[in-house]
Amino acid sequence: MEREVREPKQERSIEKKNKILQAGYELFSNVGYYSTNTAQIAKRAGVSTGIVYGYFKDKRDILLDVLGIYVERAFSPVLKLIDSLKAPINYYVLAKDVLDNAIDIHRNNAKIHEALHSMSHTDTDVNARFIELEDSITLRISNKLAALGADAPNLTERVHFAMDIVQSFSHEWIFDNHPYIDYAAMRTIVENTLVALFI
Amino acid sequence: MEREVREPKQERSIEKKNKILQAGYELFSNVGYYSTNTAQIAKRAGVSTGIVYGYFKDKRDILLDVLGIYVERAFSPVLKLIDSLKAPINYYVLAKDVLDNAIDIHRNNAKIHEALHSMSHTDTDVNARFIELEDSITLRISNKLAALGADAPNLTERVHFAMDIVQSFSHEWIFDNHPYIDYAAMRTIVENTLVALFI
Amino acid sequence: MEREVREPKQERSIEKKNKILQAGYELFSNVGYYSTNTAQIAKRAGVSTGIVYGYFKDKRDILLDVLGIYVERAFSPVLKLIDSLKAPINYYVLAKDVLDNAIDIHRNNAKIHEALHSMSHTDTDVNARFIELEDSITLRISNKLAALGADAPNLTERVHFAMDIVQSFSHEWIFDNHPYIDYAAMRTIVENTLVALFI
Amino acid sequence: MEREVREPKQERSIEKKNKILQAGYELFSNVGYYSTNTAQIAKRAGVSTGIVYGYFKDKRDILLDVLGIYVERAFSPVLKLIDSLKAPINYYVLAKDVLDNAIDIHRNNAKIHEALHSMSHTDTDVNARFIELEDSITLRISNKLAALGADAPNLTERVHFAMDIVQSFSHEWIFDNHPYIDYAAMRTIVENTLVALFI
DNA sequence: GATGAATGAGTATTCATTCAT
DNA sequence: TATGAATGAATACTCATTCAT
Repeated sequence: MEREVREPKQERSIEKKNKILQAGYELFSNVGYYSTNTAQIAKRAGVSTGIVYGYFKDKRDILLDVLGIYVERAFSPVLKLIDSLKAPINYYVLAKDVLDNAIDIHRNNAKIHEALHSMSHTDTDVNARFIELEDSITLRISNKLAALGADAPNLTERVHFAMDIVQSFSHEWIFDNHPYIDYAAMRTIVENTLVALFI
Repeated sequence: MEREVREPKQERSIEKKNKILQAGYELFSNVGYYSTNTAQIAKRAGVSTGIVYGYFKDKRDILLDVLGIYVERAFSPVLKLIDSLKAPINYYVLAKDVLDNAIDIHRNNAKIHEALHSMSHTDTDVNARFIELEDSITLRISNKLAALGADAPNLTERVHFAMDIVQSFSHEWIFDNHPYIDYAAMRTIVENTLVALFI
Repeated sequence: MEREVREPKQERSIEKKNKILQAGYELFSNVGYYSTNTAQIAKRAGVSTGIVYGYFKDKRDILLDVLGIYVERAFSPVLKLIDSLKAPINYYVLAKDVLDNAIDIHRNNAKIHEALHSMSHTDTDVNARFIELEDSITLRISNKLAALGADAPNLTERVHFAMDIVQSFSHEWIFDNHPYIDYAAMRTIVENTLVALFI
Repeated sequence: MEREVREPKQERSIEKKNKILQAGYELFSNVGYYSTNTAQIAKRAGVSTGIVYGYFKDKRDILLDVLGIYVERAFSPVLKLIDSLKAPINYYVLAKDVLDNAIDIHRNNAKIHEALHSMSHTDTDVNARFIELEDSITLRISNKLAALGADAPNLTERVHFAMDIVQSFSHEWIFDNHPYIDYAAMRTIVENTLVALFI
C-alpha cells in the first residue's frame, strides 16, 4: 500500500509544511541538493524527521515544491510589470524596468536559482518545469506587446531572445565578476540592444 | 601521512590516466556527477578501483581534470577561428562562423557542459575555472578585434556580451525545444544583433 | 504510568474493537504480520490510528486476539461434529466428515492459519495458544470416542496422530499442488489410514 | 547500473561468504528473519556491514542461500539412506531409520526449519524452493521403491503421504510437548502406519 | 472516547576511500 | 604499480507508539 502524503488543510499544518519548505529552500540554496540531508531539513524546520515524510513523498518532492515557490516569488513581479503596460510602449523604460527586475530577482534568489537550474540538467521534471515557465512568460509577453501594437516580424522569437539576454546579463551582473568589465557600460549596451529588437 | 598522487611520466601510465579521465568524462556527462560512482569509472576505464586513487586525489579531482579536457576540446576551434581573422573583418561572416562553431560545440559536448556548469554552482574551483576561461577568451578576442581595427566604444564589454548571446542561443538551439519558436528566424535575429554590436 | 487498555463495555465500543480485529485478521492474513502496519489496520477498520491503542496494548496484542477469533471460527464445526457423535461409530463416515470439515476450514481460513502458524515459531504466546488448542481438541475427542466404546490401545495417541494426519493432508490439499499427485487417490489412502487407526 | 555481487572464487572469499551465511543461519534461526538486522549478521560474521552486500544482493538473498544450506544439510542423509536401499525392503527397518533420521534433522535444524517454513508463507521463492524439494524427494523415493519391486497402487501418493506423516511426527516429537501424550507409544503407532502403507 | 499529526529510534543499503596482497 | 576486497560512516525512509487537541 502507498504511504499517504498529507495535503494539509489546517493552518497549523500548512504552517508546518511551509517551515519544511523554507528549510529546504535555504539548505538547497546554500549547500546544494546533494549536500543537504533530510535530517538537516527537519532540524532547521524544527520538526521531526518523520513528519517530513508526512508532507512530502521524498526528498526530491521537497525540491519540486521549492521550485514552485521559487517560480512564484521570482516571476510574479515581472509579470505584473508586463500586465500593467499601456500603449504607447516606451521600450527604453521597459528595458530598464525589466532589467532592474531581473537583477533584483537574481540578487534575492540567486543561489536557489542556481541550485534548481543545476538540477534541471539531471531531473526531467525540474527541467520540464523550467521550460514550461519560460514558455508561459514568453507567450504572455509577446501577446501583450502585440496587443499594444508591436509589429516587429517574428515577435515571439524576439521576445524570447530578449529574455535570454536579460537572463544572461542578470546572471553576469550578480555572479561573475570579471575585473576587466565595466558593468555600467555593458548594461547600457544591453539596454540598447534590447530596445533595438523592437523598434 | 598524505597519500601521494602520482604524476604519471611513463607512456603506459599516461594512457591509463587518460582512460580514467575519458571514462569520467563519459559517465559524468551521461548520468551526472552524483549518479556516477568510482567503481563505475574504474570499470569503464578498464582499471581497478584502487588505482584511480593512484592518479587522482579523489572523485572531485577527476571532475576538475575532466573540466580541463572539456575546455581544451570545446574552445580551441573558436580560438583558432579568431586567430586566423584578417582585416577587414566581415562581421556577418564572423557572426555566422562563431555561431556555427558554438552550436557544434554544444551539440558534441552538450551533456558534459551541463554537468560541469551544474557543478560550478556548488564547487568554487569549478566555478573559478569557468570564469577564468571566459576571461581569457573575451580578452583574446577583443585584443584581436582591436588589432584588426575594431573601434566600437567599450569593445571588451561588447565582446563579452556577444559571447553571452552566443552561449545562450546555442544552448537554446540544442536543448530547449519551445514548439512555438521558429529557430531559423530567431537565428537570423541573433546574427543581426551580434553584427550590430560591432558596426 | 501504564497506559490503560480499555475493555470496551458499550456496544459501540465493542463494535469498534471488532472492526479493528477484523481489519487485522484480513490484513495479517493477506499480506502477513510484518507487512501490515497499524495505520493500515486503522484505515481498513475505519478508525483513527490512535484509538487502536485504546483497545490493544500493541500490534502484537491484535495478533493474539486475531488468533482467538481464528480458533473460534475454525474449530467449532469440528467440535460440534464430535459432540453429536452417537454409537456405534461409523469410522469411515467419521473420517470423511472430519476431512471435509478440515479441508473446508483450510480453504476458508487458509491464509490466516499460515500467518498465525508462522508467528508461532517466533512468538511463545502464539505457540502456547496453538498447543493448548490442540490439547483441548485431542482430549475432547478421545474422551468422546472412549465414551462411545472405542477401545484401541493408546487411544489418545491415536487421536492425536489422526489429527496430525488430517491437518497435514488438508494443508496439502489446499496449498501444495504437486502436479504428479493424484489427490483423489491420496485422499482415499488417507481415509483408510485414519480408519485403520481405530478398528 | 546494477551493483555487482561477487561470486567468490578464492578460498579466502568463499570462507568469508560462508561466515556471513553461517551468521545469517544462526541469527535467522535464533531470533527470526525480521528480528535480525544486517549489522548483527556482519558483526557475528566478523566482517563489515558493507561487505555483506559484496556477497549478497540484499538481506533476503542471504535467506535464500541459508535455505540452500539447510536443504543440503537436512536432506542428504535421508537421500543417502534411500539410495543405499537393497531388495528385499524391510519396511519395518526402513520406517524406523527414516524416522530416526527425520527426528535427528529436526533436532539439529529445528529453528532454522521453522524460520524458513515460516517465510515460505510470505515469500514465493522460499515457498517454491520447499515445494521443489518435496517434489524431488518424493519422486526419488518412489522411483527407488518401484525399482526394488514395490507394487502398492498409487505408490507416489503413498510415498508423499508417508513423508507428510514423518514430517509431522518429527515436528511433534521435537517441538510440542503435550504432557498427556506417550510419545514412545505414539511412535510405534506411527511406524506401523507407515509400514501398512506399503505392504 | 477519538483523532491524526508528530515523534525519533531503527534499518537496509550505498559508496568514497583504504589496504593487504 | 596494480588489484579488488574490505571498510564503516552516511543517509533516505518507515512505523510502532504517543499526545495535544
